[in-house]
Amino acid sequence: MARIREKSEVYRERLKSKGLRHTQPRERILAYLDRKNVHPTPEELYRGLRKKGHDIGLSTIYLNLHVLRDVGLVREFKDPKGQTRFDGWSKPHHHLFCRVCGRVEDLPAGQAPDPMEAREEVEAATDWKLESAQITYWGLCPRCKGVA
Amino acid sequence: MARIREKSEVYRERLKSKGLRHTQPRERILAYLDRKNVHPTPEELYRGLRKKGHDIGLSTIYLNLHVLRDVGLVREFKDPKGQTRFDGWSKPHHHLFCRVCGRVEDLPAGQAPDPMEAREEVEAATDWKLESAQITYWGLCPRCKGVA
DNA sequence: ATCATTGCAAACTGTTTGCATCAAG
DNA sequence: CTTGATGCAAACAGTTTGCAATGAT
Repeated sequence: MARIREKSEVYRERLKSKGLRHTQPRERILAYLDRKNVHPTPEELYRGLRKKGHDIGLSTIYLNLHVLRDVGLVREFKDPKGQTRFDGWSKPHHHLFCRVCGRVEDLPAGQAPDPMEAREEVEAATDWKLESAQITYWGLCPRCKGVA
Repeated sequence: MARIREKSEVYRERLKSKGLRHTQPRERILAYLDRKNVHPTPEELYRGLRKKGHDIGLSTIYLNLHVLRDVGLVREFKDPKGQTRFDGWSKPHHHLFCRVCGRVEDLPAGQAPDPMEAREEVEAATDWKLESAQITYWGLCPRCKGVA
């Protein structure tokens, strides 16, 4: 009981910190995305939540993915096959893209150079203010590597 | 004359190396994208080429952007506003995304840590074969930085 | 009580496809 | 010559919007 209550509180806080209300759809979207190697298309997210018995509308999914993207709680990207996908894993991480099968995999940030190390130099060179960074690696996944 | 001839040859080679025919639309798309800080949506690319007097169809643009993406000559991504954009700058570079106005800017690869430095470690840890990498920085562009 | 959010269905826009024509090798 | 590429128009799919009902503070 307490655990469930706490979990809701985590999402309530994340949302409040961005000036957003805590609602069931938002919590469920965040909870769904808040795992490693989960990068659904809006449709997949819709079906995934429905399968769990959550009665949520597809337009609500779209609407909230965009709201959450705009405040930086989730990230939108195109996979190697051109599909729109969303990523909400809250730990800093990078992406591996398989150019053959289109698979997307997460890589914990600790296992690659930190692009923010160069923050000051880049800021000086570009006159931007940098807030975060992510690496995209392209290559072959374990399966496609063997076939090719 | 010679210069124009040579330029065509460059694109012919790039295309041939991927097993693709050299055609006018493909050369024009590559030439258009082959500059720094150019990341058009398909529609922008269409209007840009038309403005130059090139009589190219929108469906040809879409078709070839995907063909070129599949062989790795151009890259597709979602900008911070959710628009699909293409990038064909042939020199290795990274991206700066302004989370306020959505601007996208290129950063030459030399000005940031090289993610491929960790290639062997990442390959060992993940069992992938890595071919290339790119950093995405999020932050505020010079203009939006001042306003906020 | 107030105002943001939801969810359906309808509308829309960007993208894809079929097919006859055309161009590259 | 042979085969793949182009470009129009029509079809499609993913995404967005209007609006009445609902739920959060």
